Amino acid sequence: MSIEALTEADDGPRSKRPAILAAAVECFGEVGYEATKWSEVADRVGIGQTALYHYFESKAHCLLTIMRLGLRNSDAAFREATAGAPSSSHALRAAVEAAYALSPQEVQQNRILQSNIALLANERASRREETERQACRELVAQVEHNWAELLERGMAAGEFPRRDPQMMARSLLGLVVGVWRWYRPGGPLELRTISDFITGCCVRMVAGREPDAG
Amino acid sequence: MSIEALTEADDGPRSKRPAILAAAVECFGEVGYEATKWSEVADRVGIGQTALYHYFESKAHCLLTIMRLGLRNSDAAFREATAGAPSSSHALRAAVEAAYALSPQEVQQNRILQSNIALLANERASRREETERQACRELVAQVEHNWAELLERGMAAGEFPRRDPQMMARSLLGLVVGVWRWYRPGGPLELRTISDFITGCCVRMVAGREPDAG
DNA sequence: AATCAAACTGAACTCAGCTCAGTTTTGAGC
DNA sequence: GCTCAAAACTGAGCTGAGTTCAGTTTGATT
Repeated sequence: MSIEALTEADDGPRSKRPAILAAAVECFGEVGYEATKWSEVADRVGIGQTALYHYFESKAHCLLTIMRLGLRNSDAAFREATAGAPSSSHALRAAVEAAYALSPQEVQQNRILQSNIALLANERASRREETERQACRELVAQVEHNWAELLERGMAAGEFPRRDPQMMARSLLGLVVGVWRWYRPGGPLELRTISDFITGCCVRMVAGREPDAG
Repeated sequence: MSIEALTEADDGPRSKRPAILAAAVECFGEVGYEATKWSEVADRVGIGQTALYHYFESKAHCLLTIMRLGLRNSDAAFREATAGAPSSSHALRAAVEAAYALSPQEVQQNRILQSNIALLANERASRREETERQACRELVAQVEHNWAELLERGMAAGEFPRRDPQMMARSLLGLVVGVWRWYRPGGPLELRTISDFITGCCVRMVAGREPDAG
């Protein structure tokens, strides 16, 4: 299991933060945030329950951190994938493919993000949780902005028909991340197959002209 | 607030079940399932906390009931909307439009369904909860089947290019229900505007031919 | 060895969800 | 009007996951 997707700069060498996050991703991904016992996470890491509070203010704080890191990775992956694209159509394809170029652990992380996105709507009582929440909201806005900007460029270049870029960005994102609701690693469908299929859908949605009503 | 979307045949005239469900929809929709106190629901209905257990086995049982009724309504709306459609293209448009022809309360209900869909993945400990979960899963499968069948008909008739109907059905559903993640009644965008936009996206996705790479 | 911060622990607290044992309300049938 | 059963409801108390606290251990540095 790759640990770097859950590591941050300010983690010391003795820190169990990444290990806790990895264990929490497993638990939250398998049985859901609410159903996982916080103590189960501690057991998997091999520490007492109270040691968790050395690293996280609460179970929710841990979840919000997982979500923020997932969003951070999505943002970075988008930028890297679309950086040198020769056209907006190529950039669009690259962006969708990048969204599915993930390890099983990162898939879990994305499912968790998707399942608990509603958590970002309401204010949090504690300061550290609220800080993470705000960071998540900004990253969500950033990711939406990335897609909207790609679309705007394509429309300006005449590659894509003119349509509301923000709504289109949100629709694309809904289509792309909606997959995490039903995809399971090891299931009947390969991620590669899904990626190709969704890429086609996105391209038709964005670049396609309205066919005549039949 | 319409109450019929939350009523069932076996509710007697004195039953507060629909009222509890309506209050729960408000609470769960506003602050989320986890953050709402079960006692807050009781307060809104005007009964003691323990009276809730006369109608529901648990808070989760109430949530699962809300989800099942939402799915039941979606299934019914799809059938009604597509029943007399002269072509698969018309049926597709009608199905998408029907998915957005909802009262604000039903919008909340759909948001709740969407937010807690992961709850359906894992078995429930108690029998009544498990029964509701199974019913939800069957309805989800039914709704997916409805869409897939519509697509298959259109492909057989030559209206839509041949593509995997199940994946396409799931993609359409992801696109359609993804809206509930960001749409809020009273927000800047009218539901009618969103409905038209998403309808266009769906039609291009399903009926559109792959444009040449640009 | 002394020191200090990071890492950790066991016991106890909190409070939302829930159980239980019993009471009140309602409507149908005499 | 009275009886009775079922539905509707209640207050007191239990339960357990999340959390706090006061103190201990570990390990790198000097």
